[in-house]
Amino acid sequence: MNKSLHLVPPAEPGLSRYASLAQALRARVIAGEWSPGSALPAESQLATEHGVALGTMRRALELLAEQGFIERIHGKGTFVRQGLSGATMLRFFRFDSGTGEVPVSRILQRSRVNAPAAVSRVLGIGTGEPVLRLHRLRLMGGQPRLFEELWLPLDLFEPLAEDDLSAWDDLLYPMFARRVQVHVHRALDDIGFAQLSATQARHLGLPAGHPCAQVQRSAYDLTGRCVELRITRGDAHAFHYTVNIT
Amino acid sequence: MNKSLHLVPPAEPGLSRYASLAQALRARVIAGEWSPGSALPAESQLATEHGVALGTMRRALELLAEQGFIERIHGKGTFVRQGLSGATMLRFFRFDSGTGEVPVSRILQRSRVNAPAAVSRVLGIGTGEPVLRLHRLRLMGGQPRLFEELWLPLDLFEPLAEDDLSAWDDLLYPMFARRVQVHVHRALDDIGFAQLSATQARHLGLPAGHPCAQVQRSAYDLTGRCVELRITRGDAHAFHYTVNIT
DNA sequence: GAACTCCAGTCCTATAGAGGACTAGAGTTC
DNA sequence: GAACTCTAGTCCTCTATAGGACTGGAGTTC
Repeated sequence: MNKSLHLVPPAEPGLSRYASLAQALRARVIAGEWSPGSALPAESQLATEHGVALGTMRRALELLAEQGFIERIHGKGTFVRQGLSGATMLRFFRFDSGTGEVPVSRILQRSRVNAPAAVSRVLGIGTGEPVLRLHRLRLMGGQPRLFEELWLPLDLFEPLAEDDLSAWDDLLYPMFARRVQVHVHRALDDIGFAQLSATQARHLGLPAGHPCAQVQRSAYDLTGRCVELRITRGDAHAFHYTVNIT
Repeated sequence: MNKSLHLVPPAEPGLSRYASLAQALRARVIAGEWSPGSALPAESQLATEHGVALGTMRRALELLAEQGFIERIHGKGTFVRQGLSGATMLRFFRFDSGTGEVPVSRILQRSRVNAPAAVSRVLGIGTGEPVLRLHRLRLMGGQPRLFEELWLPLDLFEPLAEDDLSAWDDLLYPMFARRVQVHVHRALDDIGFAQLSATQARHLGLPAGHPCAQVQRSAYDLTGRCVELRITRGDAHAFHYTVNIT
């Protein structure tokens, strides 16, 4: 790519130079110029490349780091952030046996279906578009603890629709990155309260109608596209979360 | 106070100059040199006062702003942050009638008691120390929605132990600041699910044993002292919260 | 081979200075 | 009196430069 393309900050109206610089860099990251986990050029080089002072470039990079796009490591370099690890659901639950270990996963069901209206709305695809639907059980200390329902847009996840299920990992996000190059960059978790249906209850070894905490997650990639809808349910009594108010 | 006291940054071992500057300023804020809501001296003055370059002082102030100690307003000045507003409990509940308005409060009970062990542990006082205990109902659109149990250390809240209850505001934190100079600076909310006791249920117009969301809040002032323990309960079906994962 | 030293590359800290942007109040004009 | 202009005070942006701190690998020593 021609370096002169980046030379002059656009000087957007009402936008400071470092802010538009950050926008430009974000665009280069999203365009895939540097892949997740790899290093950006050195600050000083980026600065001359874009024709600004070092301090201004540092300010722009600071902004991107705050927003979670990049990660800066003293002495090593600046890196495009890797996706989420996937072990993030446990923050909401505490089980007796749960001493920090990653839960074992068991896929109960996998099928191609046409997205119901509610699902397609969240995923940002047309109603009836094909999606991959999964039912998944997560066990800790041998006990079934969480019941999950996943919806994945098929255009991204096609290779995972027919493969050998025993090859699937316990953590999905690293596997998504490896197998279909989908990097989950951020997620929104909607917490609510509900009661277990008969089937859900059976899988969790609880009575039907038992109170459950319900986490509806929508996960997004770097470009802002929603790449996963997941509904997780677990015993309400095991739910626990701490919020810091400032 | 003698300005020369602030002249040289201590150059703590393994601490950058702006970081120890921030510590020094934090100490001055906590010591009450500038009261909540009032303005600090100008950046440039603070810089010369502490004998550092303007940029370094700005970096230190940035740090304090991130931590929520101060607030900077372009063109106006730098201010010691006011306490929390107190309307923070609604973030966890959505009621049909709840269109953003502040809930009306009704104090059901007020008494001086000796702190039970669990309470004194959270408040950081000796077991059996006197505390003020309140039961409080919060109503929206005329309907009782939340039942609250508050524990306040009596040494700070003595003036509120005997006054006219009808003079109490719907929002407590601004009243605490005005009446007893207690500024709630941050809080930790612990969320869980439980079931309503008979009395709680009666006040909320729900059947005993009804599932409820339970928020245990510990609130802290600028110095880090815990100044309030509050347990709020409301219908679990009205509970709702969104977490941003990054 | 293990430990040490050195070194190039990276991000981080600190300084100094000039000008811009925003706020609020005082003064002026009509 | 309402609208406008001016001005002092504040925080914010951008530049330029020098040196420090940290990482990781190459070379050296024993």
